[in-house]
Amino acid sequence: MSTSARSGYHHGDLRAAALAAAMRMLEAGESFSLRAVAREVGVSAPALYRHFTDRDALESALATEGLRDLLADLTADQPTPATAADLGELAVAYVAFALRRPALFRVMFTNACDEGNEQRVEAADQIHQLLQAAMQLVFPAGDPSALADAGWAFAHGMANLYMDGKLAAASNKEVAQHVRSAFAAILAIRDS
Amino acid sequence: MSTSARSGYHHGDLRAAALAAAMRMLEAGESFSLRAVAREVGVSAPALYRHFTDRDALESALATEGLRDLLADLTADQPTPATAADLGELAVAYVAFALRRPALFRVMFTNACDEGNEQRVEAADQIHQLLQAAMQLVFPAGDPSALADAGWAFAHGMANLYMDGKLAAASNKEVAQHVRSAFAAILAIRDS
DNA sequence: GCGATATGTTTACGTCGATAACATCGAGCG
DNA sequence: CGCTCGATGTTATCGACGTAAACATATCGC
Repeated sequence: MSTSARSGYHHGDLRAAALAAAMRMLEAGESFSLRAVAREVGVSAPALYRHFTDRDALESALATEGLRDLLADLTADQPTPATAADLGELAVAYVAFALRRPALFRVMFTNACDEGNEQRVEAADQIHQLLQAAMQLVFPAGDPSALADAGWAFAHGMANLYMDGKLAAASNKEVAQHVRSAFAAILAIRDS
Repeated sequence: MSTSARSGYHHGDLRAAALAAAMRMLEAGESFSLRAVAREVGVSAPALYRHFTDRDALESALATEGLRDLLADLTADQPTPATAADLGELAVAYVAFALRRPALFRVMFTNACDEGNEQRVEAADQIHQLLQAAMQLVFPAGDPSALADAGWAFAHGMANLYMDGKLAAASNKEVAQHVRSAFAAILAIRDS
């Protein structure tokens, strides 16, 4: 609906329409195929090759969008996390994103194309920087880079383990509580 | 070589041969397909359906093997980790496994089949228990379950981020050092 | 207006997972 | 010993996929 389908032959803005359709399918849980996207948009499959060199390129574009959305989610609640509790909520938001849009999340991190897609690298960097800045605020005495990696790994691991059913929870709220508990357990180490 | 190929018609022990071939391909970096496995073993593709209900069942069997191998790796160096440093090496071993056998690691955790495969659930549980016991030894005052989840998430996240190129390192030794640094940074929080 | 260029289409190839129908072997019973 | 039956292979086939080639059409610069 967002983009037009002008003449009978040419589409108008196929690239955007294809991305939108693919994103919608990904979120609807339909495992997407190039052909399915083409079908959805009402165009022949090879037409997509005018706008994406191959399937991976389409995925890469989706991944870029996803990374931006993730960043937006992370900064929405706490623009600049400054307390340990804020950090915990950052992890909660990260895992919640993964569980709300699992297929997209998978594409974001599994799809190869690291070089090549400059916007995507930038989006990923911004997430990393957000984390690093937060760590610096919360733990000024610590190594911010190492802490950022550790925190990212924690959240990313939680996200993957829950997505893949290796950790179980009845509801998304329960997942959030588990993430909080695990995070709290780490902080409580200082009492040992 | 491990299993025989008796008569011209019947294979002898196709199930084992198929698993071995699939595992070898997975570790060689060849993305494996049911048909490719059949080709490798010298048998027609549908023959495999006599031994695996579908592709996922084959993957599930590989995953079970992989989980056992991972557990063996984790317990090889430190049978019962008792110090914080031991925990760090556990994480290092976990990530090293993922980077040494990435395709297998992916199958182990991405492949669905959680119920159904009892041996596999058991293998996963043993890893979880190993972690929990270690946490109890190292941090007797902490919540062992929450700490085990947190530690697993940390190691699993590191593994995935390095596998997917989201964290970069020149060599596997460098990866190990990064994991150690990140782990140390967490422990150093108590000094903040 | 007209031709180059961008953007579609049809057709086709090879691969994949999966099913159905048929072939062959080995074990156990007469 | 010979026959049948069940386990385990085979061939033939289907529909879906990614992708390339050759062809068609619409749009834009002159």
